[in-house]
Amino acid sequence: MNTITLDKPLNLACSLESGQFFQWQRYEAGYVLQSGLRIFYLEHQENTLRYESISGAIDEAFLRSFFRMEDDISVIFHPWRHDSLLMKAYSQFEGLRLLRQEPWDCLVSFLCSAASNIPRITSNIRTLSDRFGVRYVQDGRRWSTLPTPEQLADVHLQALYDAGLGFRAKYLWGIVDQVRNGFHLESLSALSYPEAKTELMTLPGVGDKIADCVLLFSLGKTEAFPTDTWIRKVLCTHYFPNQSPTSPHLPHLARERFGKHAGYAQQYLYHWGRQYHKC
DNA sequence: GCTCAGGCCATAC
DNA sequence: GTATGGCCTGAG
Repeated sequence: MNTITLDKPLNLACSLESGQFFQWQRYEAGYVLQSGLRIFYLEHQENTLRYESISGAIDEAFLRSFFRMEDDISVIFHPWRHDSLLMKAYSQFEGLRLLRQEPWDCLVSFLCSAASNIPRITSNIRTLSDRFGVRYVQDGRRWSTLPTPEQLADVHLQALYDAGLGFRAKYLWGIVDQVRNGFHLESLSALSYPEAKTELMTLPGVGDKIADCVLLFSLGKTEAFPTDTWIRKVLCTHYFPNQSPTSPHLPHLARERFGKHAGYAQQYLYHWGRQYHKC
């Protein structure tokens, strides 16, 4: 087991369980995570993070990048110091960090999220991994990676339906085809937020919301503000009382209000909203 | 049975 | 531009 000494707050439970990431399972005193080809165990104690690889190379640099340890959340929240709701969420969820996920994994995860819920998304990801990914066994437990576009290339559309994806199956099918024909997800991080978003939205099944999730959680666009029905309720209750929760202007209004780190505001408000409305 | 869910897309005003 | 229904499926 290896150890990292943390110089900034990290709340592992909040960060993993706040609906931005679905490739984790509680295990022993910590979690097993999967990201791309990597599978690894994490355990958090005070200011240290203990880690061990199950597959793939895990080192301090990777983990610092994965947890965006370069972000100083106290600095990011400074402009919002007079926003009582954000400050409440900030103190309650201290150490909740945005993650830097694998873009492909993130895209598949949020494609599955359409008209769905967290238990079902998690189940979809696990089924895809168990059936089409790479499996590893350690200490009698089986782990598997989410299949890459190459590993899905020969999978029949019907098999995606059978994995429980429903109407999302044909979207994943179409996206696999586009990625294999040259659509390069990783290179979108070099584009501006609006350019990258326009590109992402050319993919089947990827609209405004899913594009913002991929941009925020994997491509480093912290100005993205994924606006789902939970956040819509929070926004209309606390910030834009003249807007309807169905208003298509809400994502833009939120980005204008919260600025270049709007995504952090989103994640804290989202977690706040979930906590107080249900789940 | 029925409704609803963290959305997209086509269609219709 | 705004609103509606269909799409898969499982849970309540």
